[in-house]
Amino acid sequence: MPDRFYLTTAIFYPSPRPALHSIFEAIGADMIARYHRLLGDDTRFLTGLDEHSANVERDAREQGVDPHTLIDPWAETWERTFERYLISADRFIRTTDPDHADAAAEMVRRAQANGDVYQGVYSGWFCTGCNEFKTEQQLVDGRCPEHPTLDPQWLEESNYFFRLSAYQERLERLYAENPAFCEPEHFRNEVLGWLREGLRDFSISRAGGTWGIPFPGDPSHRIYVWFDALVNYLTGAGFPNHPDEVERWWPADLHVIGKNITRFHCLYWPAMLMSAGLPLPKQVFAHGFMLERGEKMSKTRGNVRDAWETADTMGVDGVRYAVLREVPFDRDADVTWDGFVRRYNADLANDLGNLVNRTISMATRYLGGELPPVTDAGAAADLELRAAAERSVAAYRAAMGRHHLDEALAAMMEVAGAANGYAESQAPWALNKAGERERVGQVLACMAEACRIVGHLLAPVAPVGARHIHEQLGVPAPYDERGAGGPGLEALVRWGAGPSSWRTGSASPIFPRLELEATA
RNA sequence: CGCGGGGUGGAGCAGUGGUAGCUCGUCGGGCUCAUAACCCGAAGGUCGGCGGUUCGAAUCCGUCCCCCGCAACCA
Repeated sequence: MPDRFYLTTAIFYPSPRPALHSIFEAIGADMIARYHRLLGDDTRFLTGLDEHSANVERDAREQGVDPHTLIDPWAETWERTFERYLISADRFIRTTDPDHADAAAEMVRRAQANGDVYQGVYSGWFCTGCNEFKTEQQLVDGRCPEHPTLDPQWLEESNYFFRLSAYQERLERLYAENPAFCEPEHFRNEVLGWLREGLRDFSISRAGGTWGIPFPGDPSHRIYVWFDALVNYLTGAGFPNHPDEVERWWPADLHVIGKNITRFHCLYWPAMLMSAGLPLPKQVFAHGFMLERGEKMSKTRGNVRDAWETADTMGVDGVRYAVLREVPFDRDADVTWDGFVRRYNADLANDLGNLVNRTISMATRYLGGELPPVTDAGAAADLELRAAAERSVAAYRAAMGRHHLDEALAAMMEVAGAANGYAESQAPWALNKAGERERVGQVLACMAEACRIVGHLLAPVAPVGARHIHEQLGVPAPYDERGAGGPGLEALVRWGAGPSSWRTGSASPIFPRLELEATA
């Protein structure tokens, strides 16, 4: 009975065209999803869009169109972008999907039934230009930055609140008993700080408007977008209309989110679930952001990188690898295009790609592509290579267990490094010249075996390149394009788990070296 | 104000008491199977400032400076 693993990304705020930093989270989550399929877990992966933002309603009104006319093409572009980036989601959810309205409404009803919803007054500065409330922080000199000629109005609006304060003790207990609910620790500390400051009830409805899910029991209100958005994780598990699916998939094993929304996922969300009488997800993992020269990437700063153009130059595998290797998944990192190119060339083209290429070239040239089985009776160097591979696999698995994707990839590259060193010390080209055919076979078999193992470790991050490695080695991987259906990682990466004899294909560069000018 | 994170060779990071390490980049050498790649070696840091504890501190304590983030658009 395989383990079940349900993971999600946060849902993304739609825009006409996704930037690279916007899909970073989806790439990371996809590596985790593919890793779990590789482990043999019965895996479900959910991602999608958060569409009920007030901005969507406002922009649509300004353009004189229906909100759907505005965002449907955006959603289409996002979904196609995710496909191009090989995001292997089982469902691309949109909060405008009909079944999601059922789920969100049901969650409100459950909170109401539990006595956690009351009518209160929400007050704040309201910009009549934007037609929305602004926080103190958003205002510049007390005025809306986008409408500096208008005086914001102090408005009070009656709406419904969720009694978050009632969950203070239960949330404290949650973190006392299960600190790993929110990882990594430095973001958990922030959450614990908010908890110490005391929880305030939060508004879960908005009056007026037609965009959003109708509030149960009061059709003049819509469910507030955050309450709506969080529920998508349940919708994706079949809640509330498919109890059998909920039984199978809920609670989620992992929510991958950005560090900016820990408050909602680590405090509001568990309280909402407690109120509804539903089990809590196993873990929320907050990742850091890609920074450009220490600054957040954003459209207003103009330092964003288009996801499609980036893939055009580096290839999808290359981009996926570069961002996940360059950014420690648990914290922020400065990234540059130069850094991505350097990383791609150094790791994928030079160390790993070239290793595969030289291995197969020699196998073809010296042995006609016929490799003998990997034996345990080899030289000490063979055993050392094997031990190095086993150490790396263990380090890779440990890092993946903590979602430290960058460390896992570093561990993977250790295998390639060890194999390159092995090639140097064993010098099969010299052995060949000396006519030691049998030893040439052993050495190349060991190198090919290292490549085969690296291919599996590479598969979650660079699935296409990994498949090419196995194809060229002549050992097609026993799982599908999404990484599912294999016998489990244990069996895949065991030294000597390859075929008893194999015939390599023809060598051609898998990750061609990039010869690029620094394009900013 | 407060809370959280961070300041280590050119760049990015590891390192929570005992001669400061890694990756990339740079320089020199080797090899020639390979995608001008791979392997080996070298240079390069008074670990943000100051004060303290200690036989000994990047690592503990105090203080100061700087950077980033922090609830109703924004990974």
